[in-house]
Amino acid sequence: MTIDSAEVVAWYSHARRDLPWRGPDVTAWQILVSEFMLQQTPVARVAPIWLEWVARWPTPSATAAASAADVLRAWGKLGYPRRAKRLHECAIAIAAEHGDRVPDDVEVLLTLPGIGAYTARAVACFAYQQSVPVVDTNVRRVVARAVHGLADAGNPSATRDLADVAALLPNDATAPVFSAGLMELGATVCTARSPKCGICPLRVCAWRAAGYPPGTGAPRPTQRYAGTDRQVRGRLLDVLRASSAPVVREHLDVVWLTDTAQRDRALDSLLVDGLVEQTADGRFALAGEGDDAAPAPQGGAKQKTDEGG
DNA sequence: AAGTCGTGGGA
DNA sequence: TTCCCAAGACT
Repeated sequence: MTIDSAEVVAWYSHARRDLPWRGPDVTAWQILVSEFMLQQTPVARVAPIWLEWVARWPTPSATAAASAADVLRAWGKLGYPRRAKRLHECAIAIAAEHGDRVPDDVEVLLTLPGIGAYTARAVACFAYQQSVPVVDTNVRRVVARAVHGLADAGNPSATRDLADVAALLPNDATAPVFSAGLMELGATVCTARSPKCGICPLRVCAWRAAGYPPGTGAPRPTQRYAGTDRQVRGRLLDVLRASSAPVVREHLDVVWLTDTAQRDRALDSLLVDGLVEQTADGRFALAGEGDDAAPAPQGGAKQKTDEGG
């Protein structure tokens, strides 16, 4: 079974949410910023941060000129701070190696930090109107149901998922809108829990035709958070974000008293990830704290900015 | 290639 | 309260 792209396009034209990164004057870089932020993070939490972010750092070079510490602070508690670091690294690479312009080629985009199979195609499609399959968790679910008649998408398979969606793409200029619509359908109607089949625009759905069979009952093991290294890392970063000056070890130790080995492991992993740095006197700070600008890409002398202070 | 990486809102 | 999970990427 297939999906009628015209139905999706028509539905999207009136049902699309008015998200800030869908505005007419949003640049490719700003769309890319939204994609970084939306990786594993709900729209409602991204929107306010994105608005502040693009007003402060509207271009790759502006972002690249910021310190990693300032980027991590602006990211705040959006989740997965490694994404913020990769966004910063991505900005530096685009500013230095791509003329401060977001590449429009999927293969080139894939070489940039933090950009994977989904984000590369999302940028090519949403920022440059290319007819490329865009496969995220929403699209995989819609295809699993409407095309394959299954309650849930199976394990991700890059080549198979891309082929599935490529086969659905209309062979005309509506392809990018169709891709946006397919994602939107999964995000707002064909949702993981309690899908709103009553208002679904699709006239034909294999899952409905089959009588809405339930999932196979072998869900992936749910990821805990409480008590994990991630929680400890989050607390350590909380302390570092709040302080512009480096903090002593004892100031970090108090955030996790129950398991000192775990606390040490978490702090070490933050150092390994390059999110935290240790000063010469042994204190700890957000990476790049105090930098006026990012390091020069070719290892040259650091370029000081010329702002008064 | 299964595990890891944050966080908070809704069911 | 607990559990699920939200526009993934990387190793």
